[in-house]
Amino acid sequence: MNPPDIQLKSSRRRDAILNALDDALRELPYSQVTIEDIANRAGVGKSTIYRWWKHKSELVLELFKERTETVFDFDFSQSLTYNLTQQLMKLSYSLDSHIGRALMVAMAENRLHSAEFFRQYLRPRREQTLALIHLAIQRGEISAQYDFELMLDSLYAPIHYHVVFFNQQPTSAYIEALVKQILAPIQRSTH
Amino acid sequence: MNPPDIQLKSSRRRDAILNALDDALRELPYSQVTIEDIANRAGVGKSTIYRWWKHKSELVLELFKERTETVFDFDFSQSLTYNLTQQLMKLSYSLDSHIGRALMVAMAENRLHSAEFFRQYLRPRREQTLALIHLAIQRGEISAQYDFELMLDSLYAPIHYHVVFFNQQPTSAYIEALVKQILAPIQRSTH
Amino acid sequence: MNPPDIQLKSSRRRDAILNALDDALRELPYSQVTIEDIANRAGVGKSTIYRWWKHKSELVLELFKERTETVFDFDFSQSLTYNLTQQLMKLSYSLDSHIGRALMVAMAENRLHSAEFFRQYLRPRREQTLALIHLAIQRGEISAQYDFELMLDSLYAPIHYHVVFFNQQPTSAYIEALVKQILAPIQRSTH
Amino acid sequence: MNPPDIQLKSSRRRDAILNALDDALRELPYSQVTIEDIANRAGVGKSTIYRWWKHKSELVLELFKERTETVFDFDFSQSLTYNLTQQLMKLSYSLDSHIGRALMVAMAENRLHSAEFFRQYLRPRREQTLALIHLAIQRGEISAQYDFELMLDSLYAPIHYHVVFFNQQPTSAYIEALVKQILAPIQRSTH
DNA sequence: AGCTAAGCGAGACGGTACGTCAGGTCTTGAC
DNA sequence: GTCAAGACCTGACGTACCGTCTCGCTTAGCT
Repeated sequence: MNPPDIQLKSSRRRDAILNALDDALRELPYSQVTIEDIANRAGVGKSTIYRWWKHKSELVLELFKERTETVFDFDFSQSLTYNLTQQLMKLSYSLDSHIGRALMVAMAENRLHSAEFFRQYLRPRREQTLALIHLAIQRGEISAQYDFELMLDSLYAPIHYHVVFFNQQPTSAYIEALVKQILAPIQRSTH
Repeated sequence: MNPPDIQLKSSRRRDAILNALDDALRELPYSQVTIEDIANRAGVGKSTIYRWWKHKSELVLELFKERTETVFDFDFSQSLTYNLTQQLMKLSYSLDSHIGRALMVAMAENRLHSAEFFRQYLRPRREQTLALIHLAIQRGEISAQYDFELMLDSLYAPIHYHVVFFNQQPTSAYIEALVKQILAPIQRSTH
Repeated sequence: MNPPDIQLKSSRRRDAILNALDDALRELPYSQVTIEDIANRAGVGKSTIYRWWKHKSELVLELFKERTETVFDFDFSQSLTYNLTQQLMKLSYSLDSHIGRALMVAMAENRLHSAEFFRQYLRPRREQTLALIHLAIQRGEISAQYDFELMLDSLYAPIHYHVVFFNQQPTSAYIEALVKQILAPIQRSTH
Repeated sequence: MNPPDIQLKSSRRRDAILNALDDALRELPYSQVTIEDIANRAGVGKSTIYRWWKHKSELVLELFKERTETVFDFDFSQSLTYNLTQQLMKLSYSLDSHIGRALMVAMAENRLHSAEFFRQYLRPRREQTLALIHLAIQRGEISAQYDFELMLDSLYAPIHYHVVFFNQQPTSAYIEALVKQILAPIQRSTH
């Protein structure tokens, strides 16, 4: 059943639906975007959407994934500090967008969805980041002894926090300070 | 409008309504709790609720405030580390409760509400915490030069993050490590 | 609970809804009239209709009853033949109307509804007609020995049959012939 | 279009579809039997059904015709009374069956279909019955002067009426009484 | 103690969106 | 080349809540 699933959902219809959702979220907040509205904008029947996605939140997650594919990409030729700063800036931008905000509402509304989001999306990206960190250790940029999971939380959490409670993405100065603060304890002097 | 507001909302009716919401949230997630349900549980007409609260989210915020009054209280005779650790633990517990989760959904669903929540609730608590920090500086526990706003974010954000994405409150070990990590750069040796 | 029921359903809203159904049935066949359409025409919410009537068919039955109240009335000063002929003509007219046709569809679609219709509506009218017959017997118009139930079927059934299968109400000549034929065996000579 | 029609519709596919409808109607009332259900039961694509039949009602009519072919057959060696009684009994049985009830719903739902049914099915059968009546006249069983169309209505209509409104087929006693009553005025004494 | 205006419960109301379902059309892949 | 399988668009269904409203009935608080 996998091939037809891929076949059909990756058709032009899938794109039309995701684009429709994108458009709708530009105009209205997540809670006011209805499945019916999305269907109409996509020129698609409501049941076509329900056939492939159980909830509006799944649609949002899929849209977010697709539109933020490159957010977590690293440039391994650059330093850890640079990479983390860049990534957090792109993440800030993504979360503060119409899609990112919708995603956060969707995640908040349903524990299972947020768990799924973490498992499917955030965890793999954390793994990548951990890989980058290990590379930095090998390169001698940072020291090896540290609670890196806590470190990741300390990097990512404030970004979400800012977007949700301060209602805006953090400034680049803030992000730079954040990265600097978190990396300071393990940073090797770069004389 | 203030006197009657206080008069009426502080009556047994107000309590009945908040208790009804509390009960309802124990059984159902925020999104599935309806105003009608709350009214029935409280033995109260729907319009009585709408008379005093515009949105379900306001009700939740009020309930959260009432039930977490002591969460941010400090014991100024104790050390900064101790106070922060205790506070974050109580915060973790509160956020991971049925009420805390409801609050976070309510905040996510509406930017204005989350801004309001920050202004009304979080900011004052941050001020208190800053006061505690300044006390610690005077006491010589920590050094004075620091971006304390960033520090506060770094303390509070991971707690929210854990509850939302890990679907559980952080362990006390985690919180201790977090506080230790954040305070390390400014901690004076306590010989 | 009876008074409020009567109170509310006999309000101007009830009339608006029945009138809306009446209007709709003039334009569209029963199966194409939707509850939503009725609600819109009546300037009423869909749920108001569902609150009082379980099915579209109940609405139609109620409308039919209201609009055919006088169909079965007799003029006891007139002869049996006259009364039956008049009644069958009015019945023909009622059944061949937009409302009557809708009623017959509604009855056909659901055995329980047709049984209910018979019990609530047709049977009482048959009782009246039987009373008329007994009066005619006392008056000496007809003889007493007869299977009057069969007689009633023989009178009413062809009317329905004509409307359904011939797609038109029977002519007055037809009705007169029908009554004459059915009454002939028991008619006393009217010298 | 006629040859392929005959060709294909008389194939095993046609039988499979009609049998599937038959089966389905045994389990569910007409309104709840869907084309999709029929197609699945028949192991046939939905479009195969739509290719040959425009509406569910046409399918039902075709099924009814096929399964009631002998209902109107006469035994010309027997009396008119006998033949009519037998025919009405078979008709009662047919109409009260799952297929007959489905047919009546289908007819009620659409005026054109009921007119078509009358033209295609009932009228030819009435012709046959009229032929039988003329034979009886020739045989001297009955007198010639009569409104035989009205007579046919008086015979057939009460059968439909009983099935629809009394929710059951008439008893054989009822049918015998009916035939007797209708024939009485023109019956020649059979001393 | 009685009067009167408010607050109140109850729940009907006009709406909106839901998620399901069946109708009828169109596409695809296997045989 | 035919046809089953089933995706698809459409539109009605009946439900659930929304937030507003009207209606009598408490029930204080003032006379």
